[in-house]
Amino acid sequence: MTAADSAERAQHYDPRAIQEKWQARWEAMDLFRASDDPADDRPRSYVLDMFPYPSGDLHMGHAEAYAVADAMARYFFQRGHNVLHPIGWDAFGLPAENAAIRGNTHPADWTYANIETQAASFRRYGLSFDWSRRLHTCDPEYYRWTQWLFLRLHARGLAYRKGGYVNWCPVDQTVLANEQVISGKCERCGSEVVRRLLTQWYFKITEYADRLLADMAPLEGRWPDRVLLMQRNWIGRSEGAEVKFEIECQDEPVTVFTTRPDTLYGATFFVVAADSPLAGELCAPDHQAELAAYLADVRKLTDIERQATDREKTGVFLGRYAINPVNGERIPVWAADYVLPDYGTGAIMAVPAHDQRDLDFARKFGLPVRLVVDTGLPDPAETGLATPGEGSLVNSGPLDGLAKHEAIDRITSILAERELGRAAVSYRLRDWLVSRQRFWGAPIPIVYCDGCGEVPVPDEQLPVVLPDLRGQDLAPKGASPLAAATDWVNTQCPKCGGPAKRDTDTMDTFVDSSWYFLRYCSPGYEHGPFDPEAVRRWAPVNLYVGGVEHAILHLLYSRFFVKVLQDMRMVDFSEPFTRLMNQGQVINQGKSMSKSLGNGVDLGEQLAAHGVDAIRLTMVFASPPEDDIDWADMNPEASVKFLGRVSRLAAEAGVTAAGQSADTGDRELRKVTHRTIDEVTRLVEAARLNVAVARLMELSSAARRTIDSGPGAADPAVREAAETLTVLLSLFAPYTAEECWELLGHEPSVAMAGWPAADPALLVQDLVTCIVQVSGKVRDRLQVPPGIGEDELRALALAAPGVDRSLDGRAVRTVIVRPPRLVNVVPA
RNA sequence: GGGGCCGUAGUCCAACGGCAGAGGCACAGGACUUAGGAUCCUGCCAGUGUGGGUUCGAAUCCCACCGGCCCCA
Repeated sequence: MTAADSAERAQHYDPRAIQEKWQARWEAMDLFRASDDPADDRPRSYVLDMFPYPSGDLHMGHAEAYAVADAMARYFFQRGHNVLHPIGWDAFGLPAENAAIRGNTHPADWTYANIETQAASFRRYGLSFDWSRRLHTCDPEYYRWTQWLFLRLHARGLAYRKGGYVNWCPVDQTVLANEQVISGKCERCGSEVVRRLLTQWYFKITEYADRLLADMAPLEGRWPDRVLLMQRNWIGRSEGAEVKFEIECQDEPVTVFTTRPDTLYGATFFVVAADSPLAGELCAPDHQAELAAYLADVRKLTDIERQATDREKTGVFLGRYAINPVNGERIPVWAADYVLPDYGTGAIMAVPAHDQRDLDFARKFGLPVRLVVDTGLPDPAETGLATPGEGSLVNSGPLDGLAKHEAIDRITSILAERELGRAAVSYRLRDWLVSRQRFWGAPIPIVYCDGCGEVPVPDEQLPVVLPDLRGQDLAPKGASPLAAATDWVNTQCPKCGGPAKRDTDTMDTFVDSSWYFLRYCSPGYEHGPFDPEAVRRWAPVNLYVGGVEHAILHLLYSRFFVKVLQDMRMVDFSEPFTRLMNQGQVINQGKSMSKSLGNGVDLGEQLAAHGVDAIRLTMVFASPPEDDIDWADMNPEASVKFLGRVSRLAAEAGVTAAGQSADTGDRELRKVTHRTIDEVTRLVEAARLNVAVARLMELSSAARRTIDSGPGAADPAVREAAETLTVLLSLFAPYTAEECWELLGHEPSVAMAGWPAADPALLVQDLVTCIVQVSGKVRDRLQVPPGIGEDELRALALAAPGVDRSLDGRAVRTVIVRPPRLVNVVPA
């Protein structure tokens, strides 16, 4: 092409034209297919974005997350790594089902249509995906293995059924896991969750509580601190003791867990959760009616109301007494709603002097308050303020005079000696409830036979494929829609061949997403959920990018799955994601985008107005990746201008032949170029993409100055700068970079250009500015060689005129010398 | 109530304990132009939420308070 053509093309930066041109060519080139060839000795990198739910087209939030992860993936690719950067869809879930009910269709129709829409948008967005590994969790070929994993957990005793109170969402008509209840509301639809007594399937994640905690240590510094903190809080390990209390007229003692066994002598009453089965068992016959009436009131409360600390305490006396094991004291047994049935054993010893909730309760019902830890604070019985802090024990027999922690140790060993209790650890974490009374999920592969009971579906009968239900068949009725598909439900017992019925629940979709990152390693594998060889090759994921909203749910579950698989010897690592990045949200005018606020910004419109690259660049330049971006503060046209500038630069530099040495070029520009390489490399490694983009802008300005102010566009340093800029920019604006690469006379693709190396000789500066302070204030500057010695620099600084002037005859007390950048003279 | 994070120009954001400003937007001016809403150049504004402390030196470390956000109650 001629120089005039180039100039013409670059003069009118036309994102739409270059997008169309390169999208087609890239697809033909199939650049980003990860290689499974064992002979491929490039370093491997597994970069993963949390896969999307196909709820419609991609939105602004996707645009940010995928721009960030793609920049990182392209960086490793440019560095010559064999990069695995796959894409798939988290495709089971309620919205599809609700859409099917509304439209009288099958959830699959809506789901796959949306997937195609999103796939097309992803392609337009220019992401470096390996499309050959695409998966959908709703494909039978995928959920076959979700079911298979369920059965493995079942075989290990980690999937089990139990009855109990569960969280029920009255709108979605299904149970929810604890993790899906946010402040007493359904995380999906926001309606108030109610408690229901149901028999459901659980995964025994609590058995892994300690490992889930311990294995976080190596993630320190590689995962965001707040995510680690949230997981620790969620698991909620607390140390204390179990204490057995005999109950009058009861054969079996009741065990309570307490973190404060030292206050045992201060227990003045005993409380059981009103809605735990224990309450009914402990209740004296002549108090049953009161309990029943109270229970009816409790049932009406939502969890939020129930747990609000400022609410008046309620409860009923059960007509029974418990015996304090250390002093034989009779203490009344009450039922109350401030004790939760699933914390510890659903019963507590109440020590009103040192626990605020117990104190509130005691004051309400006139129960005694006995101080057993002298904290030096006023008497809780009078102030109404419990004293939970440190102090020394009183009124506590053998514990008197001990400090809190000594007393805890002492009482724990006393209890253990007398077999009245023992040291114990309690967790906030509950087992993961995985049954869902909905259709669009993986069926639980269990059948129930009158003769054989609960029977796992044999592996060779997997997948248990969903029956063909649609439209009104799926309408919520409080029971799983699958139950109505009688042909499907009625089956043969795999053990005895007799008549049996299938489990009619489906699995929580978080089960699907707990292992998908392993499936990507060998997406077509037919002998198991994944090829162990392929997983050894790629996993664990080197860099995982996604929103902080999954800080506990998905990330905790995936960690649990990997530990189970490790115990099964199917993987040889214990953590799925070695590095985690949380990208922020894209908001508008200070608020998250929503239909009701009418502040939504349509990604498609943004892309049409400014072009893909400008939007991608704006996303990464706006702020540190983990911070929210307020779109109202952004101006994508600024990115358009910058991309136009780079294009013109490439067009001008492209008039000279490619491949020449830059040695003879303008040295100042070369230094900027190589410093940019050095800095951008470090910045991208640290995922500080916004700063990296700023460095690219500086390089672009420097190259422009060189062209306009002397050396001109033909200077080989200008070409070097333009080529460097193009390759670095390819992480963020791949279309523009590809176009520039062509303008510079290179064959596509710029993605294969390789990451430039900074020449160390061009990184050293001949002279650096040393600031000279007097009393910490800048009084002079010196130009010194970077290798200057301390003594020499001190002498130079003391002789500096600014120092002399500022000292004004005062003597010097100390001189702090930090060569080569700083000297601080401290006068006497 | 407990725990955590964050407050830097009009604005989005930079700054190994060492010159508060790298970059962008906005704004103002200039050049080029028939024109500019294109392009190029130049300029502008804060002393880092407040008050203490540590230090030769604090945006950075420590404490308290104010404001905003997140998690758990």
